[in-house]
Amino acid sequence: MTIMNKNYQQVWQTVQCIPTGKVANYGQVADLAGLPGRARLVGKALGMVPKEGWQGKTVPWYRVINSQGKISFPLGSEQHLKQKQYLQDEHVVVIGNRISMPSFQWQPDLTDLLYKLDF
DNA sequence: ACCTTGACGGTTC
DNA sequence: GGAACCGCCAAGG
Repeated sequence: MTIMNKNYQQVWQTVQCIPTGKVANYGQVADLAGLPGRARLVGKALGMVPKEGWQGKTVPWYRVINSQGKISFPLGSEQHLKQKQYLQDEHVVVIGNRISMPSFQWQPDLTDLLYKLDF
């Protein structure tokens, strides 16, 4: 990996904090990563996650969905199916293309975050 | 340097 | 619900 944007690293690190069985939306990740209003950037960053992971840890990109509680990849696409399966493997209930946000959205503990994120 | 393209989101009809 | 619009900004052409 050559020169990687700091914003991306912050996004990856934030995504690594999403616990198993929970999901977050793009805007939420952007806010937590200190990039308010830049949800699209989160999408970009996730598309560039190093396959090996980041700083020795994997980046659970599949735990990020859109604000409507849906997987953002086109229905029926390879990536959509893969993301859905990963989520279901973690017992996140996906009905059709919908995930119940009240039930599965990550509610981060702020003090815990402060401890984990170094920015 | 300009234009287009996104794994987006909120506002408004 | 859903669709149209606009704001957002890094990459790649």
